[in-house]
Amino acid sequence: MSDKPEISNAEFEVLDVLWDDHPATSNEVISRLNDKKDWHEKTVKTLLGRLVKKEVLGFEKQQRQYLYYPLIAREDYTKKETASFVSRLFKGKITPMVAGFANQNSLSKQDISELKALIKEWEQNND
Amino acid sequence: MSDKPEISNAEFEVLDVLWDDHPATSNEVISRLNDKKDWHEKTVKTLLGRLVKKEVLGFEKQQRQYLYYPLIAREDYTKKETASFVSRLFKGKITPMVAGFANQNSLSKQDISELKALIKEWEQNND
DNA sequence: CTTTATTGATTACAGTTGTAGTCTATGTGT
DNA sequence: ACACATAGACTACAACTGTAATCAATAAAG
Repeated sequence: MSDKPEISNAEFEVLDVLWDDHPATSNEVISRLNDKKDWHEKTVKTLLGRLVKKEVLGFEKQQRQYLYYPLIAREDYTKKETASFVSRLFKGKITPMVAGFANQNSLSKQDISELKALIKEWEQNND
Repeated sequence: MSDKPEISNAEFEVLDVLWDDHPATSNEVISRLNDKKDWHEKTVKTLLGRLVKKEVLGFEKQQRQYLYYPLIAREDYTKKETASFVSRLFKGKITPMVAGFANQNSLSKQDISELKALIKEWEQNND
């Protein structure tokens, strides 16, 4: 198995818009990022290139432009990042993390019912 | 209010052992880290120095040695990091994060009952 | 007192990151 | 055909990181 690619913060933003919808040309990526970030066109292209080198993105040539697409799934990435985050900051226990989060970002009623549903589901599968 | 200090991964490990118990001399920090990491003494001292410069650690002189201690609370740090993590990777929603975590690191029965307790508590405070 | 060990301070140095600018080849308008 | 625009490739460069080694001051040991 291959080593986890290190994706920097700025690179992540680029990857994120490609997860939302792909494949996309660099210009599409640039314009979608314009809504959120204030990055120069060249900056985004550098990031795209770095992500390709890191084998996080792939591309196909379409005439003179490239069509970029993610090589790793968002779900896989977020799962691994979450596991390592929780492990580092909370000794691997999610509850304290949720507790701290709840205490700072007050949860909505909907969050709570979603969590309850999640727990119920877990209990049905593990009993 | 001051800007969030950026704490690197290696720096975090040093801060972490100081959160566990402080104040401590550099040698104490070094020896506690030896159990986990394989870092040269000089490396740890560099990291201590950087954390002091970043105003994450403070110290008092004790004869020729320094006694280091954290200037920021673990709770404050983890809360902020969690908020920004959840915001970046899960659009601010904890449930999908917990779901992904559950699906990868199967939760223990205890985790589940802790989560239920947390929810119950929330419901009592917010109704 | 003089040598030695130790502590923090300073310096080193390559790789990564944020943030672009320049170069080169190719498509486009006239 | 020819000048210009444009895409990606390559280059730039300072700050931050990981990972130490060297320097300078001082305490400890003989």
